[in-house]
Amino acid sequence: MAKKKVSPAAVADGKGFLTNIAYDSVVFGFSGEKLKILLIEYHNTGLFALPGGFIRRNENLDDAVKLGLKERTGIDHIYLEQFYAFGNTNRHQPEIMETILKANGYKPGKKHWMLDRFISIAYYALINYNDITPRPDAVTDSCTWYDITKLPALILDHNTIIEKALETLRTNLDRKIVGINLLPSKFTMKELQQVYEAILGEKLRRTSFQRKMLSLDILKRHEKHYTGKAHKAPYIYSFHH
Amino acid sequence: MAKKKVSPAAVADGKGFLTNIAYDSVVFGFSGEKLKILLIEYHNTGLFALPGGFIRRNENLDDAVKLGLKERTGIDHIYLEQFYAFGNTNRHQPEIMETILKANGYKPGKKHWMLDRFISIAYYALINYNDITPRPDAVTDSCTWYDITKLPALILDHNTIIEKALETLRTNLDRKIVGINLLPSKFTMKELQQVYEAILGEKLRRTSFQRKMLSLDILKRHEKHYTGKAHKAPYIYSFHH
DNA sequence: TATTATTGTCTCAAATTGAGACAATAATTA
DNA sequence: TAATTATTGTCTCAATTTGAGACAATAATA
Repeated sequence: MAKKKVSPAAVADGKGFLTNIAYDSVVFGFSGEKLKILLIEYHNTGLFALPGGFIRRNENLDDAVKLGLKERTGIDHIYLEQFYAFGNTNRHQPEIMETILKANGYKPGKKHWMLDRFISIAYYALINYNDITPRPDAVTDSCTWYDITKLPALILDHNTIIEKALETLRTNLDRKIVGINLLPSKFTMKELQQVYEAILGEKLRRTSFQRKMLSLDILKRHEKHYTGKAHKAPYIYSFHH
Repeated sequence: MAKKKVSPAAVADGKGFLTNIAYDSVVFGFSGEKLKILLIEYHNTGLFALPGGFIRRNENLDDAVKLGLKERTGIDHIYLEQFYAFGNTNRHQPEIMETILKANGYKPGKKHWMLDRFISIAYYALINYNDITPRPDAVTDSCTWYDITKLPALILDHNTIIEKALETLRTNLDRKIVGINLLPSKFTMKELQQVYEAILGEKLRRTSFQRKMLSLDILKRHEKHYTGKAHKAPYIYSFHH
């Protein structure tokens, strides 16, 4: 649980949603050579969290997450991977949810549905940083990018969720094509390498990286790109097809 | 959802459990050079399913799965990995659950909690085939091993769940140590290779496999094992530590 | 004692990766 | 106009890993 894209009426009774189950999403973006993720901050609380929500009774789990992210980022076809379900009892801290609800003008009774225990199914998304303008909503002060190495303390187990997302992203790096979703459609080899370095958290050897990427046969080479800098201009690439 | 380790009283109201959420487990064992999994069959229905259950309101998700498997296999410290949560709406087929309940003497009303929609969090387990004697229970005709290449049709999306479990197990094969859980504590190199071949579904090169395994420095070599066969006797190995 | 079916190790080739050399080249500077 | 600078693209050579097979060692059997 976390930020809920839920109408005021739905907050009251929660009738349209599955109970005890929520989702959270770790949205990765790449900018200024750094990997970043989207965090929300609740009104008048100083509490930070991952964007998340609930699942409607007649809605596929995947669709709930897609829809939630579309509302928040404006992007329609987001690259999503489910990576883990978090279900420890110690993630049930009704005080926190109560604080958030009260700070937003609700007066939740002891049995308010949002104060119940939730198991959260976590997804990560990869998006092109420049494609979106994050949108806060009624309950949220802000929805902004944070450098992955400079995260604030988050509510519940959300820092752990991010850890696990990164770990999964790293192991997926050589089995799924990752750059295509984090970069604009055209990019230089250097930019692609920076994406890999930001995800792995370590420097890679330039020549080996270039040789490896070219050997995979997934890149299409385009005209040169004149940066205006006083040195040889790099080629521009896009992903094949 | 699937087989539920649930007392008759609990079946009636389901009060002690989280709603809309269940788990299923894919229990892998290795015997006769083949990879097998545990399936249950419901009384008087001819319906096959994965063993599963529900999560108590004050119980960690992981603990619920461990406990359920302990009841069914008798093993205390089972190797478990969570691999995916299945949440499509088309896995909600109350007719099937109704059939199972009726065949077991229950008369579920339209709003019986087990007829509701469930999102299932799936785990796979690796166990030593010879350590256990699968136990059927009140609702179950049988709980037995099936060769992974000869599975019957299962209820709901359980065949898909097994597919995904196998896929995950394959990608984990070179990042986690798998043989240790599927074999007895002492084994030959040939047996270890057969485990890998059964999981990958393909033959491996004997000499390369042996060289690779020895180079990992995870095996301890013991005395020779005289099989009684008319050829050189193999060494016996165990996992280090 | 020869035969048989494996097992353990070694060798050589092929493929992949690490590490660096070096020429090519846009813009800036002299 | 020519030298300078900071990259970029490619090549080479060594080290490592993997593929493929040769071959000697060896328990039981004939």
